[in-house]
Amino acid sequence: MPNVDRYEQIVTRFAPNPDCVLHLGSARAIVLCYGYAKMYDGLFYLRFEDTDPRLKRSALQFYDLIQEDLRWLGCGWDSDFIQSDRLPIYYEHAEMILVDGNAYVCTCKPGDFRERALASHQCPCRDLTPDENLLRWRRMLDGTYKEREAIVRIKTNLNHPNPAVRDWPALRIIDAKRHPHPRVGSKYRVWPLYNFACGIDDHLMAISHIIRGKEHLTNQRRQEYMYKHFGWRYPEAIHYGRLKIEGASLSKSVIVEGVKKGAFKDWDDPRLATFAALRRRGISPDAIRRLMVDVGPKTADVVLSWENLYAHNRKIIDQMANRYFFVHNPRRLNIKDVPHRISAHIHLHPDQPQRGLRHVEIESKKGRASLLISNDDKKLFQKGKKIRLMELLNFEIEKIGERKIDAVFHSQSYEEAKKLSAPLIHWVTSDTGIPCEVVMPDASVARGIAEDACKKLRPSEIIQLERFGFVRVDRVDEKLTAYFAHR
RNA sequence: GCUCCGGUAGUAUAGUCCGGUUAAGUAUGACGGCCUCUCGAGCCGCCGACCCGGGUUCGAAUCCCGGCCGGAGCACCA
Repeated sequence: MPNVDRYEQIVTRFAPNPDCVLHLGSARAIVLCYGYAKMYDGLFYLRFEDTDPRLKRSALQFYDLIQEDLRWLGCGWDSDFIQSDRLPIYYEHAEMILVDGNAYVCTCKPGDFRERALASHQCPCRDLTPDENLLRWRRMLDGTYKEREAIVRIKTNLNHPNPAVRDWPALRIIDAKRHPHPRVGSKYRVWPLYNFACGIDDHLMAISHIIRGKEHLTNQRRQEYMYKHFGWRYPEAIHYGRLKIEGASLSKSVIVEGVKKGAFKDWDDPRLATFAALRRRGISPDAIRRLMVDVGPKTADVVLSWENLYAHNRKIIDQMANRYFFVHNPRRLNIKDVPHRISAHIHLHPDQPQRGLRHVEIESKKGRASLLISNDDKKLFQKGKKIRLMELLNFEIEKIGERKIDAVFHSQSYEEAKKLSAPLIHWVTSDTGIPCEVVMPDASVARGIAEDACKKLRPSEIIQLERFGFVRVDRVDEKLTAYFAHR
Protein backbone atom coordinates (compact mmCIF):
# COMPACT_ATOMS: atom_id res chain seq x y z
CA MET A 1 0.00 0.00 0.00
CA PRO A 2 1.32 3.45 -0.89
CA ASN A 3 2.80 5.92 1.60
CA VAL A 4 2.09 3.92 4.69
CA ASP A 5 4.88 5.62 6.59
CA ARG A 6 3.22 9.00 6.16
CA TYR A 7 0.52 8.09 8.62
CA GLU A 8 0.76 7.52 12.32
CA GLN A 9 -2.04 5.07 12.05
CA ILE A 10 -3.50 3.29 9.07
CA VAL A 11 -7.25 3.72 8.95
CA THR A 12 -9.50 2.28 6.30
CA ARG A 13 -13.23 2.20 5.95
CA PHE A 14 -15.93 0.30 4.21
CA ALA A 15 -18.77 2.66 3.36
CA PRO A 16 -21.84 0.97 1.91
CA ASN A 17 -25.23 2.43 1.21
CA PRO A 18 -27.57 0.14 3.16
CA ASP A 19 -29.88 -0.30 0.19
CA CYS A 20 -29.01 -3.93 -0.52
CA VAL A 21 -27.22 -6.88 1.00
CA LEU A 22 -23.53 -7.33 0.34
CA HIS A 23 -22.30 -9.39 -2.58
CA LEU A 24 -19.10 -10.57 -4.17
CA GLY A 25 -18.59 -7.16 -5.72
CA SER A 26 -18.29 -5.57 -2.29
CA ALA A 27 -15.87 -8.24 -1.15
CA ARG A 28 -12.96 -6.59 -2.85
CA ALA A 29 -13.24 -3.36 -0.89
CA ILE A 30 -13.99 -5.12 2.36
CA VAL A 31 -11.26 -7.71 2.27
CA LEU A 32 -8.60 -5.27 1.07
CA CYS A 33 -9.58 -2.54 3.52
CA TYR A 34 -9.79 -4.92 6.41
CA GLY A 35 -6.69 -6.82 5.40
CA TYR A 36 -4.51 -3.73 5.01
CA ALA A 37 -5.77 -2.23 8.25
CA LYS A 38 -4.84 -5.38 10.13
CA MET A 39 -1.56 -5.80 8.28
CA TYR A 40 -0.43 -2.40 9.53
CA ASP A 41 -1.99 -2.75 12.93
CA GLY A 42 -4.48 -0.04 12.03
CA LEU A 43 -8.20 0.51 12.24
CA PHE A 44 -11.05 -0.55 10.04
CA TYR A 45 -14.32 1.38 10.18
CA LEU A 46 -17.79 0.66 8.96
CA ARG A 47 -19.70 3.70 7.74
CA PHE A 48 -23.25 3.60 6.45
CA GLU A 49 -23.75 6.16 3.70
CA ASP A 50 -27.47 6.62 3.83
CA THR A 51 -27.87 10.22 2.71
CA ASP A 52 -30.32 9.68 -0.11
CA PRO A 53 -33.84 9.15 1.19
CA ARG A 54 -35.22 9.72 -2.29
CA LEU A 55 -33.53 7.74 -5.08
CA LYS A 56 -31.22 5.25 -3.46
CA ARG A 57 -33.26 4.92 -0.37
CA SER A 58 -31.81 2.80 2.39
CA ALA A 59 -33.90 0.25 4.25
CA LEU A 60 -33.65 -0.65 7.90
CA GLN A 61 -33.13 -4.36 7.34
CA PHE A 62 -29.90 -3.78 5.46
CA TYR A 63 -28.09 -2.07 8.31
CA ASP A 64 -28.33 -5.36 10.18
CA LEU A 65 -27.86 -7.67 7.23
CA ILE A 66 -24.69 -5.87 6.20
CA GLN A 67 -23.24 -6.19 9.67
CA GLU A 68 -24.12 -9.87 9.67
CA ASP A 69 -22.38 -10.29 6.32
CA LEU A 70 -19.29 -8.51 7.56
CA ARG A 71 -19.06 -10.60 10.69
CA TRP A 72 -19.51 -13.75 8.68
CA LEU A 73 -16.72 -12.68 6.36
CA GLY A 74 -14.53 -12.33 9.39
CA CYS A 75 -13.98 -8.64 8.79
CA GLY A 76 -15.02 -7.11 12.07
CA TRP A 77 -14.82 -3.33 12.37
CA ASP A 78 -13.34 -1.18 15.09
CA SER A 79 -16.00 1.53 15.00
CA ASP A 80 -19.14 2.18 13.03
CA PHE A 81 -20.80 5.38 11.92
CA ILE A 82 -24.08 6.22 10.31
CA GLN A 83 -24.17 9.32 8.17
CA SER A 84 -27.81 10.02 8.90
CA ASP A 85 -26.72 10.62 12.50
CA ARG A 86 -24.19 13.20 11.39
CA LEU A 87 -26.26 15.81 9.62
CA PRO A 88 -25.32 18.53 12.14
CA ILE A 89 -21.68 17.96 11.27
CA TYR A 90 -22.36 18.40 7.58
CA TYR A 91 -24.45 21.52 8.20
CA GLU A 92 -21.65 23.00 10.25
CA HIS A 93 -19.15 22.41 7.49
CA ALA A 94 -21.55 23.74 4.90
CA GLU A 95 -21.77 27.00 6.78
CA MET A 96 -18.02 27.14 7.19
CA ILE A 97 -17.35 26.76 3.54
CA LEU A 98 -20.08 29.26 2.62
CA VAL A 99 -18.61 31.78 5.03
CA ASP A 100 -15.20 31.21 3.49
CA GLY A 101 -16.64 32.03 0.10
CA ASN A 102 -15.64 28.65 -1.32
CA ALA A 103 -19.18 27.53 -1.90
CA TYR A 104 -22.45 29.16 -2.82
CA VAL A 105 -26.15 28.49 -2.82
CA CYS A 106 -27.24 28.19 -6.39
CA THR A 107 -30.85 28.80 -7.34
CA CYS A 108 -30.46 28.28 -11.03
CA LYS A 109 -32.52 25.70 -12.84
CA PRO A 110 -30.45 22.49 -13.07
CA GLY A 111 -30.58 22.58 -16.85
CA ASP A 112 -29.42 26.18 -17.00
CA PHE A 113 -26.55 25.46 -14.71
CA ARG A 114 -25.46 22.49 -16.77
CA GLU A 115 -25.51 24.48 -19.96
CA ARG A 116 -23.34 27.18 -18.45
CA ALA A 117 -20.97 24.70 -16.85
CA LEU A 118 -20.53 22.94 -20.15
CA ALA A 119 -19.43 26.26 -21.60
CA SER A 120 -17.21 26.99 -18.59
CA HIS A 121 -19.43 29.94 -17.74
CA GLN A 122 -20.31 30.74 -14.20
CA CYS A 123 -23.80 31.22 -12.92
CA PRO A 124 -24.89 34.49 -11.28
CA CYS A 125 -25.09 32.85 -7.84
CA ARG A 126 -21.37 32.28 -7.82
CA ASP A 127 -20.64 35.92 -7.00
CA LEU A 128 -22.93 36.16 -4.02
CA THR A 129 -21.39 37.41 -0.80
CA PRO A 130 -21.04 35.04 2.14
CA ASP A 131 -23.86 36.88 3.90
CA GLU A 132 -26.19 36.44 0.96
CA ASN A 133 -25.24 32.78 0.76
CA LEU A 134 -25.87 32.30 4.44
CA LEU A 135 -29.28 33.85 4.05
CA ARG A 136 -30.09 31.49 1.20
CA TRP A 137 -28.71 28.60 3.23
CA ARG A 138 -31.18 29.35 6.02
CA ARG A 139 -33.95 29.45 3.49
CA MET A 140 -32.95 25.98 2.36
CA LEU A 141 -33.17 24.76 5.92
CA ASP A 142 -36.39 26.50 6.87
CA GLY A 143 -38.37 25.41 3.87
CA THR A 144 -38.57 28.65 1.94
CA TYR A 145 -36.94 26.86 -0.98
CA LYS A 146 -38.55 23.69 -2.23
CA GLU A 147 -36.90 20.65 -3.73
CA ARG A 148 -34.65 21.56 -6.68
CA GLU A 149 -35.02 25.29 -6.05
CA ALA A 150 -31.67 25.70 -4.35
CA ILE A 151 -28.47 23.75 -3.91
CA VAL A 152 -25.10 24.27 -2.30
CA ARG A 153 -22.25 24.09 -4.77
CA ILE A 154 -18.54 23.80 -4.06
CA LYS A 155 -16.42 26.19 -6.10
CA THR A 156 -13.92 24.51 -8.40
CA ASN A 157 -12.15 25.48 -11.54
CA LEU A 158 -14.79 26.19 -14.18
CA ASN A 159 -12.23 25.32 -16.80
CA HIS A 160 -11.65 21.86 -15.46
CA PRO A 161 -11.47 19.50 -18.47
CA ASN A 162 -14.20 17.35 -17.02
CA PRO A 163 -17.41 19.38 -16.93
CA ALA A 164 -18.76 17.02 -14.30
CA VAL A 165 -16.23 18.36 -11.84
CA ARG A 166 -17.13 22.02 -12.29
CA ASP A 167 -18.80 23.52 -9.21
CA TRP A 168 -20.22 20.25 -8.07
CA PRO A 169 -23.31 19.97 -5.86
CA ALA A 170 -22.81 19.36 -2.17
CA LEU A 171 -26.15 19.60 -0.39
CA ARG A 172 -29.66 19.47 -1.79
CA ILE A 173 -33.22 19.78 -0.57
CA ILE A 174 -35.37 16.72 -0.22
CA ASP A 175 -39.08 16.90 0.55
CA ALA A 176 -38.92 15.27 3.97
CA LYS A 177 -42.64 14.53 4.08
CA ARG A 178 -42.74 12.74 0.78
CA HIS A 179 -39.38 11.07 1.27
CA PRO A 180 -38.91 10.29 4.93
CA HIS A 181 -35.62 8.70 5.87
CA PRO A 182 -35.92 5.16 7.22
CA ARG A 183 -33.93 6.04 10.34
CA VAL A 184 -34.49 9.71 11.06
CA GLY A 185 -37.84 10.20 9.38
CA SER A 186 -38.70 13.73 8.35
CA LYS A 187 -36.31 15.44 10.68
CA TYR A 188 -34.11 16.91 7.92
CA ARG A 189 -34.93 18.53 4.62
CA VAL A 190 -31.40 19.24 3.50
CA TRP A 191 -29.19 16.24 2.78
CA PRO A 192 -25.53 16.14 1.77
CA LEU A 193 -24.56 14.46 -1.46
CA TYR A 194 -21.96 11.74 -1.64
CA ASN A 195 -18.90 13.86 -2.22
CA PHE A 196 -19.67 16.26 0.56
CA ALA A 197 -20.55 13.71 3.23
CA CYS A 198 -17.93 11.20 2.25
CA GLY A 199 -15.21 13.79 1.86
CA ILE A 200 -15.87 15.36 5.22
CA ASP A 201 -16.13 12.04 6.99
CA ASP A 202 -12.95 10.66 5.50
CA HIS A 203 -11.09 13.62 6.88
CA LEU A 204 -12.82 13.77 10.24
CA MET A 205 -12.33 10.06 10.75
CA ALA A 206 -8.67 10.37 9.81
CA ILE A 207 -8.97 7.79 7.06
CA SER A 208 -5.47 7.20 5.71
CA HIS A 209 -6.30 4.97 2.76
CA ILE A 210 -9.42 4.85 0.68
CA ILE A 211 -9.95 1.71 -1.36
CA ARG A 212 -12.95 1.86 -3.65
CA GLY A 213 -14.13 1.19 -7.18
CA LYS A 214 -12.79 3.22 -10.07
CA GLU A 215 -16.19 4.76 -10.64
CA HIS A 216 -15.11 7.09 -7.85
CA LEU A 217 -12.07 8.45 -9.63
CA THR A 218 -13.78 11.65 -10.67
CA ASN A 219 -15.21 11.94 -7.18
CA GLN A 220 -11.69 12.17 -5.90
CA ARG A 221 -11.05 15.03 -8.33
CA ARG A 222 -14.14 16.79 -7.03
CA GLN A 223 -13.37 16.24 -3.39
CA GLU A 224 -9.83 17.48 -3.78
CA TYR A 225 -11.22 20.97 -4.38
CA MET A 226 -13.11 20.81 -1.11
CA TYR A 227 -10.07 19.51 0.73
CA LYS A 228 -8.10 22.43 -0.59
CA HIS A 229 -10.76 24.89 0.58
CA PHE A 230 -10.68 23.40 4.05
CA GLY A 231 -6.92 23.12 4.06
CA TRP A 232 -7.01 19.36 4.44
CA ARG A 233 -4.81 16.72 2.92
CA TYR A 234 -6.51 14.12 0.77
CA PRO A 235 -5.96 10.50 1.88
CA GLU A 236 -4.23 7.93 -0.30
CA ALA A 237 -6.77 6.54 -2.70
CA ILE A 238 -6.72 3.26 -4.56
CA HIS A 239 -9.33 2.68 -7.22
CA TYR A 240 -9.82 -0.88 -8.31
CA GLY A 241 -11.65 -2.07 -11.42
CA ARG A 242 -15.05 -3.59 -11.85
CA LEU A 243 -15.52 -7.11 -10.66
CA LYS A 244 -17.88 -9.51 -12.36
CA ILE A 245 -18.49 -13.20 -12.09
CA GLU A 246 -19.67 -15.51 -14.84
CA GLY A 247 -23.40 -15.90 -14.96
CA ALA A 248 -24.45 -13.86 -11.94
CA SER A 249 -25.32 -10.21 -11.79
CA LEU A 250 -23.53 -8.14 -9.22
CA SER A 251 -25.75 -5.16 -9.77
CA LYS A 252 -27.61 -4.10 -6.68
CA SER A 253 -30.58 -2.91 -8.65
CA VAL A 254 -30.89 -6.25 -10.41
CA ILE A 255 -30.67 -8.08 -7.11
CA VAL A 256 -33.15 -5.83 -5.33
CA GLU A 257 -35.58 -5.88 -8.26
CA GLY A 258 -35.32 -9.64 -8.61
CA VAL A 259 -36.01 -10.28 -4.96
CA LYS A 260 -38.87 -7.80 -4.92
CA LYS A 261 -40.51 -9.25 -8.00
CA GLY A 262 -39.98 -12.84 -6.93
CA ALA A 263 -37.52 -13.79 -9.64
CA PHE A 264 -35.28 -14.71 -6.73
CA LYS A 265 -36.64 -16.33 -3.61
CA ASP A 266 -34.71 -14.17 -1.18
CA TRP A 267 -31.32 -12.54 -0.62
CA ASP A 268 -29.78 -15.99 -0.35
CA ASP A 269 -31.22 -17.42 -3.54
CA PRO A 270 -28.51 -19.76 -4.87
CA ARG A 271 -28.49 -17.99 -8.22
CA LEU A 272 -27.21 -14.83 -6.58
CA ALA A 273 -23.63 -14.01 -5.69
CA THR A 274 -24.63 -12.37 -2.42
CA PHE A 275 -22.74 -13.32 0.70
CA ALA A 276 -26.00 -14.68 2.05
CA ALA A 277 -26.32 -17.05 -0.89
CA LEU A 278 -22.70 -18.14 -0.77
CA ARG A 279 -23.00 -18.72 2.95
CA ARG A 280 -26.04 -20.88 2.46
CA ARG A 281 -24.28 -22.93 -0.16
CA GLY A 282 -21.37 -23.67 2.11
CA ILE A 283 -18.82 -21.35 0.59
CA SER A 284 -16.38 -20.55 3.32
CA PRO A 285 -15.64 -16.89 4.02
CA ASP A 286 -12.00 -17.86 3.88
CA ALA A 287 -12.40 -18.90 0.28
CA ILE A 288 -13.80 -15.48 -0.57
CA ARG A 289 -11.00 -13.75 1.28
CA ARG A 290 -8.36 -15.76 -0.54
CA LEU A 291 -9.99 -15.08 -3.86
CA MET A 292 -10.00 -11.35 -3.18
CA VAL A 293 -6.37 -11.38 -2.13
CA ASP A 294 -5.64 -13.20 -5.39
CA VAL A 295 -7.47 -10.57 -7.36
CA GLY A 296 -5.81 -7.67 -5.58
CA PRO A 297 -6.50 -3.96 -6.12
CA LYS A 298 -5.56 -3.42 -9.74
CA THR A 299 -7.57 -1.10 -11.92
CA ALA A 300 -8.29 -3.50 -14.75
CA ASP A 301 -11.71 -5.10 -14.77
CA VAL A 302 -11.99 -8.67 -13.65
CA VAL A 303 -14.34 -11.44 -14.65
CA LEU A 304 -14.09 -14.09 -12.00
CA SER A 305 -14.73 -17.71 -12.71
CA TRP A 306 -16.70 -19.75 -10.22
CA GLU A 307 -14.09 -22.47 -10.62
CA ASN A 308 -11.56 -20.25 -8.95
CA LEU A 309 -13.81 -19.69 -5.97
CA TYR A 310 -14.66 -23.37 -5.81
CA ALA A 311 -11.03 -24.40 -5.91
CA HIS A 312 -10.26 -22.26 -2.88
CA ASN A 313 -13.34 -23.51 -1.11
CA ARG A 314 -12.70 -27.15 -1.90
CA LYS A 315 -9.28 -26.91 -0.38
CA ILE A 316 -10.79 -25.62 2.83
CA ILE A 317 -13.84 -27.83 3.21
CA ASP A 318 -12.42 -31.08 1.89
CA GLN A 319 -10.61 -31.46 5.20
CA MET A 320 -13.67 -30.99 7.32
CA ALA A 321 -16.52 -32.46 5.32
CA ASN A 322 -17.68 -35.92 6.33
CA ARG A 323 -18.70 -38.24 3.55
CA TYR A 324 -22.14 -39.71 3.02
CA PHE A 325 -24.04 -41.55 0.32
CA PHE A 326 -26.84 -39.81 -1.49
CA VAL A 327 -28.64 -41.67 -4.23
CA HIS A 328 -29.91 -39.16 -6.74
CA ASN A 329 -32.78 -40.33 -8.97
CA PRO A 330 -33.00 -43.68 -7.18
CA ARG A 331 -33.48 -46.88 -9.04
CA ARG A 332 -34.12 -50.23 -7.39
CA LEU A 333 -31.51 -52.94 -7.53
CA ASN A 334 -32.34 -56.50 -6.51
CA ILE A 335 -29.46 -58.84 -5.96
CA LYS A 336 -29.99 -62.57 -5.56
CA ASP A 337 -27.74 -65.26 -4.18
CA VAL A 338 -26.31 -63.03 -1.51
CA PRO A 339 -24.73 -65.69 0.68
CA HIS A 340 -25.09 -64.04 4.06
CA ARG A 341 -25.76 -60.82 5.88
CA ILE A 342 -23.09 -58.21 5.15
CA SER A 343 -22.10 -55.28 7.34
CA ALA A 344 -20.38 -52.28 5.86
CA HIS A 345 -18.28 -49.95 8.00
CA ILE A 346 -17.37 -46.89 6.07
CA HIS A 347 -15.10 -44.06 7.10
CA LEU A 348 -16.70 -40.70 7.60
CA HIS A 349 -13.61 -39.26 5.97
CA PRO A 350 -11.33 -41.38 3.81
CA ASP A 351 -8.16 -39.57 4.85
CA GLN A 352 -9.05 -39.25 8.52
CA PRO A 353 -10.03 -42.62 9.97
CA GLN A 354 -10.10 -41.21 13.49
CA ARG A 355 -13.33 -39.45 12.63
CA GLY A 356 -15.15 -42.71 12.90
CA LEU A 357 -17.37 -44.89 10.81
CA ARG A 358 -20.89 -45.17 9.59
CA HIS A 359 -22.37 -48.63 9.76
CA VAL A 360 -24.78 -50.24 7.37
CA GLU A 361 -26.11 -53.77 7.43
CA ILE A 362 -27.56 -55.48 4.47
CA GLU A 363 -30.14 -58.13 5.16
CA SER A 364 -30.31 -61.00 2.77
CA LYS A 365 -33.76 -62.46 2.94
CA LYS A 366 -33.49 -65.86 1.32
CA GLY A 367 -30.37 -64.62 -0.39
CA ARG A 368 -32.07 -61.55 -1.84
CA ALA A 369 -30.97 -58.02 -1.11
CA SER A 370 -32.74 -54.89 -2.21
CA LEU A 371 -30.98 -51.55 -2.64
CA LEU A 372 -31.22 -48.21 -4.37
CA ILE A 373 -28.68 -46.92 -6.80
CA SER A 374 -28.60 -43.73 -8.78
CA ASN A 375 -29.92 -43.48 -12.28
CA ASP A 376 -27.07 -41.06 -12.88
CA ASP A 377 -25.00 -44.24 -13.27
CA LYS A 378 -27.25 -45.58 -16.00
CA LYS A 379 -24.46 -45.72 -18.53
CA LEU A 380 -23.15 -48.66 -16.48
CA PHE A 381 -26.41 -50.52 -16.58
CA GLN A 382 -25.78 -53.18 -19.17
CA LYS A 383 -26.55 -56.85 -19.02
CA GLY A 384 -23.54 -58.82 -17.80
CA LYS A 385 -21.82 -55.73 -16.41
CA LYS A 386 -19.96 -56.29 -13.16
CA ILE A 387 -20.17 -53.42 -10.70
CA ARG A 388 -19.01 -52.88 -7.13
CA LEU A 389 -21.17 -51.31 -4.47
CA MET A 390 -18.60 -49.34 -2.52
CA GLU A 391 -17.51 -51.04 0.67
CA LEU A 392 -20.12 -53.74 0.21
CA LEU A 393 -20.09 -56.29 -2.57
CA ASN A 394 -19.73 -56.94 -6.27
CA PHE A 395 -22.60 -57.93 -8.47
CA GLU A 396 -23.39 -58.73 -12.07
CA ILE A 397 -26.39 -57.32 -13.90
CA GLU A 398 -28.82 -59.86 -15.30
CA LYS A 399 -31.81 -57.88 -16.37
CA ILE A 400 -32.62 -54.22 -16.72
CA GLY A 401 -36.26 -53.44 -16.20
CA GLU A 402 -38.22 -50.23 -16.33
CA ARG A 403 -38.31 -49.79 -12.60
CA LYS A 404 -35.76 -52.22 -11.29
CA ILE A 405 -32.57 -53.90 -12.14
CA ASP A 406 -32.05 -57.58 -11.39
CA ALA A 407 -28.59 -58.76 -10.55
CA VAL A 408 -26.73 -61.63 -9.07
CA PHE A 409 -24.16 -61.61 -6.30
CA HIS A 410 -20.64 -61.99 -7.64
CA SER A 411 -18.23 -61.62 -4.75
CA GLN A 412 -17.53 -59.50 -1.77
CA SER A 413 -13.93 -58.39 -1.74
CA TYR A 414 -12.57 -55.15 -3.05
CA GLU A 415 -9.62 -56.99 -4.51
CA GLU A 416 -11.98 -58.98 -6.66
CA ALA A 417 -13.55 -55.79 -7.94
CA LYS A 418 -10.16 -54.44 -8.85
CA LYS A 419 -9.37 -57.62 -10.68
CA LEU A 420 -12.58 -57.23 -12.65
CA SER A 421 -11.92 -53.51 -12.95
CA ALA A 422 -15.50 -53.07 -11.91
CA PRO A 423 -16.65 -49.50 -11.55
CA LEU A 424 -17.49 -48.32 -8.03
CA ILE A 425 -20.85 -46.85 -7.26
CA HIS A 426 -22.56 -45.70 -4.09
CA TRP A 427 -25.86 -47.01 -2.79
CA VAL A 428 -28.48 -47.00 -0.06
CA THR A 429 -30.33 -50.05 1.20
CA SER A 430 -34.05 -50.13 0.55
CA ASP A 431 -36.34 -49.07 3.32
CA THR A 432 -33.62 -47.08 5.03
CA GLY A 433 -32.33 -43.58 4.60
CA ILE A 434 -33.99 -40.20 4.52
CA PRO A 435 -35.52 -38.37 1.57
CA CYS A 436 -33.11 -35.73 0.44
CA GLU A 437 -33.41 -32.60 -1.67
CA VAL A 438 -30.36 -30.77 -2.88
CA VAL A 439 -30.93 -27.23 -4.08
CA MET A 440 -28.60 -26.66 -7.00
CA PRO A 441 -26.90 -23.38 -7.99
CA ASP A 442 -29.53 -22.77 -10.66
CA ALA A 443 -32.24 -23.21 -7.99
CA SER A 444 -33.37 -26.52 -9.42
CA VAL A 445 -33.77 -29.36 -6.96
CA ALA A 446 -32.06 -32.75 -7.12
CA ARG A 447 -34.13 -35.37 -5.30
CA GLY A 448 -33.17 -38.72 -3.89
CA ILE A 449 -32.43 -40.71 -0.77
CA ALA A 450 -29.59 -40.12 1.61
CA GLU A 451 -28.23 -42.83 3.84
CA ASP A 452 -29.48 -43.37 7.38
CA ALA A 453 -26.52 -41.70 9.04
CA CYS A 454 -27.65 -38.40 7.54
CA LYS A 455 -30.59 -38.27 9.92
CA LYS A 456 -28.16 -37.09 12.58
CA LEU A 457 -26.81 -34.18 10.56
CA ARG A 458 -27.21 -30.63 11.83
CA PRO A 459 -27.98 -27.51 9.81
CA SER A 460 -24.91 -25.63 8.60
CA GLU A 461 -22.82 -28.76 8.52
CA ILE A 462 -20.82 -29.06 5.34
CA ILE A 463 -20.58 -32.57 3.98
CA GLN A 464 -19.67 -34.32 0.83
CA LEU A 465 -22.19 -36.53 -0.88
CA GLU A 466 -19.79 -38.97 -2.44
CA ARG A 467 -19.59 -38.84 -6.20
CA PHE A 468 -22.15 -36.04 -6.14
CA GLY A 469 -20.51 -33.01 -4.57
CA PHE A 470 -20.06 -30.85 -1.52
CA VAL A 471 -23.21 -29.49 0.05
CA ARG A 472 -24.26 -27.53 3.09
CA VAL A 473 -26.98 -29.03 5.26
CA ASP A 474 -29.82 -26.56 5.42
CA ARG A 475 -32.58 -28.39 7.27
CA VAL A 476 -33.14 -31.84 8.70
CA ASP A 477 -36.62 -33.03 9.59
CA GLU A 478 -38.60 -35.74 7.85
CA LYS A 479 -36.36 -34.95 4.91
CA LEU A 480 -32.89 -33.59 4.46
CA THR A 481 -32.54 -30.32 2.59
CA ALA A 482 -29.09 -29.32 1.43
CA TYR A 483 -27.59 -26.62 -0.79
CA PHE A 484 -25.08 -27.60 -3.41
CA ALA A 485 -21.71 -25.90 -3.23
CA HIS A 486 -19.64 -27.51 -5.96
CA ARG A 487 -18.11 -30.83 -6.91
C1' G B 1 -19.39 13.07 -28.21
C1' C B 2 -16.28 14.80 -23.99
C1' U B 3 -12.96 13.47 -19.57
C1' C B 4 -10.31 9.60 -17.35
C1' C B 5 -8.43 4.50 -16.71
C1' G B 6 -6.89 -0.12 -18.41
C1' G B 7 -5.44 -4.37 -21.96
C1' U B 8 0.00 -10.95 -19.63
C1' A B 9 -2.50 -18.32 -21.12
C1' G B 10 -9.94 -20.56 -20.51
C1' U B 11 -10.00 -17.74 -15.56
C1' A B 12 -7.18 -14.91 -11.95
C1' U B 13 -2.51 -13.08 -10.83
C1' A B 14 3.39 -11.99 -10.71
C1' G B 15 6.80 -9.21 -13.54
C1' U B 16 5.74 -3.07 -16.00
C1' C B 17 7.57 2.41 -11.76
C1' C B 18 14.20 1.51 -11.75
C1' G B 19 14.19 -1.78 -19.98
C1' G B 20 18.59 -7.29 -20.19
C1' U B 21 20.82 -13.37 -15.28
C1' U B 22 12.64 -15.52 -16.88
C1' A B 23 11.46 -15.58 -24.78
C1' A B 24 7.72 -14.93 -18.95
C1' G B 25 6.69 -17.26 -12.52
C1' U B 26 2.21 -18.87 -9.60
C1' A B 27 -2.82 -20.64 -8.80
C1' U B 28 -6.97 -22.60 -11.06
C1' G B 29 -8.59 -25.13 -15.42
C1' A B 30 -8.05 -28.71 -19.72
C1' C B 31 -5.52 -33.12 -21.12
C1' G B 32 -2.53 -37.69 -19.87
C1' G B 33 -0.71 -40.84 -16.01
C1' C B 34 0.02 -42.63 -10.80
C1' C B 35 -2.47 -43.37 -6.25
C1' U B 36 -7.11 -43.92 -3.67
C1' C B 37 -13.13 -48.80 -2.17
C1' U B 38 -15.96 -41.15 -4.41
C1' C B 39 -16.47 -38.36 -10.41
C1' G B 40 -13.21 -35.56 -3.71
C1' A B 41 -8.23 -35.20 -1.94
C1' G B 42 -2.95 -36.21 -3.00
C1' C B 43 1.26 -36.96 -6.56
C1' C B 44 3.71 -36.61 -11.57
C1' G B 45 3.71 -34.92 -16.49
C1' C B 46 1.72 -31.80 -20.13
C1' C B 47 -1.16 -27.68 -22.66
C1' G B 48 -1.58 -22.66 -22.72
C1' A B 49 -0.29 -15.64 -22.64
C1' C B 50 2.84 -10.39 -22.99
C1' C B 51 -3.95 -6.57 -28.00
C1' C B 52 -1.86 -4.71 -32.96
C1' G B 53 1.61 -1.54 -35.68
C1' G B 54 5.56 1.64 -35.58
C1' G B 55 9.68 4.11 -32.85
C1' U B 56 13.87 4.63 -29.08
C1' U B 57 17.80 0.95 -27.77
C1' C B 58 23.08 -3.52 -28.54
C1' G B 59 18.46 -5.26 -26.10
C1' A B 60 11.25 -3.91 -24.60
C1' A B 61 5.84 -7.39 -21.66
C1' U B 62 8.57 -3.31 -19.47
C1' C B 63 9.96 3.53 -22.27
C1' C B 64 7.46 6.75 -26.50
C1' C B 65 3.70 7.43 -30.48
C1' G B 66 -0.52 5.71 -33.28
C1' G B 67 -4.46 2.28 -33.70
C1' C B 68 -7.87 -1.37 -31.93
C1' C B 69 -10.60 -3.33 -27.87
C1' G B 70 -12.66 -3.02 -22.93
C1' G B 71 -14.31 -0.20 -18.68
C1' A B 72 -15.65 4.10 -15.70
C1' G B 73 -17.46 9.05 -15.22
C1' C B 74 -20.19 13.08 -17.69
C1' A B 75 -26.98 13.03 -11.77
C1' C B 76 -29.90 17.95 -6.92
C1' C B 77 -27.13 8.60 -6.87
C1' A B 78 -23.71 6.24 -3.79
